[in-house]
Amino acid sequence: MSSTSSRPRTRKAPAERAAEIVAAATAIAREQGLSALTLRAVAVRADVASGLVAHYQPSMDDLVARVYADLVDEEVRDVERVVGAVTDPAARLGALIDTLMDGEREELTVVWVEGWAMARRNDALALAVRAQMERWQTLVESIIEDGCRTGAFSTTEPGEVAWELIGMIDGL
Amino acid sequence: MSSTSSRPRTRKAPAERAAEIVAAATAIAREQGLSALTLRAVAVRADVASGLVAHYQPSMDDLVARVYADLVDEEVRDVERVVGAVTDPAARLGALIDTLMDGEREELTVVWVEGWAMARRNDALALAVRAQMERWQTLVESIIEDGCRTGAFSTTEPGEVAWELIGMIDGL
DNA sequence: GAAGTAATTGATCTAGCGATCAATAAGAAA
DNA sequence: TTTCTTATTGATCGCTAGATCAATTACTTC
Repeated sequence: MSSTSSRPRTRKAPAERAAEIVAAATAIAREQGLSALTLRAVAVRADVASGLVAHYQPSMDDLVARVYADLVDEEVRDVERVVGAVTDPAARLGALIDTLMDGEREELTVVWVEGWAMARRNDALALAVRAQMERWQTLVESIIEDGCRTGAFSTTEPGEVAWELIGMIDGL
Repeated sequence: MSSTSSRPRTRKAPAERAAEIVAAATAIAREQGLSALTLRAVAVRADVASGLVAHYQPSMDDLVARVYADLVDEEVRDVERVVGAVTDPAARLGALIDTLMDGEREELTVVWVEGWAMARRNDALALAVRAQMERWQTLVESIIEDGCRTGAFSTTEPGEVAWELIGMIDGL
């Protein structure tokens, strides 16, 4: 049988343990969505007592928001890297759309959608969702602005167009 | 003070009471989303004991699925009516997009998103979500097919295009 | 008016949630 | 080794969820 009896305690530096707990939470969110992020589930995943999770993360709402921000941040950076490898604005937009729809990001769709839904009951999460939305908007808008400068695109409102593009890509 | 003491029971025909309960649930979902659909919340709204809700709706999962289906069904019919008032395929598509984005449907966005998210843990709801998606797809596809016949549109895969259109509109 | 049917109530059960905290023990300091 | 700090445990609290059911009572039937 598996370790039913209490295994010996392993004592770690607070920073390390805190990181482990966030990592465990992030892994759960990635695999099962934000709604699976419960105090006890994180404790099991990190192989610690539930009280320790609460010790390092006094508010589950905050942890959910943190994990959401981390996951989306990672994705934004990833996309920025892909897009940064291209210079031509039109090609950039194409690369952006391609990488966002290549199917490897389906896992994160649950996080996006659940994040949006849960934000209605979690202020910290609502803040994170809004912040990450703006990051996307900024990224897309800058590409469009570049395109306008080089003459590849033409619009008087890059910001608006950026929002619409994001919406469409999200929908698809 | 409000009716703290037990008010006299009102006994109704099962069909009528059942309808009232579904109506109460639908109202809650419309105003606060599917996640607010709890046994007790419905009971309060319908002004009955919690046990009565459970009596007419033995499974809350099923009730959630039912309410979701009802709400989306209503919306589809509404859109069909609007679209049906126009004959030209291109104008139809325009009317469809216009009515879907006129802001009056924002209330239902929560239902859409929560439905999608909750479907992962509610089989009956998952079924309803899939069914309603197909209704949308059929509606849009038929418009596109009409357009292809009259020469207004040209695509070899109306079905695919329909899905993409739905995705974009959802995103926006 | 009495009897019977069944719609309705509300307490109760189990389960899971976040949060709290006294008790414990691992590892550093002396 | 002994002492002391503090990371860690696990039981526990209060709450909310869906589900269950014996008791109640409104209404129909005879």
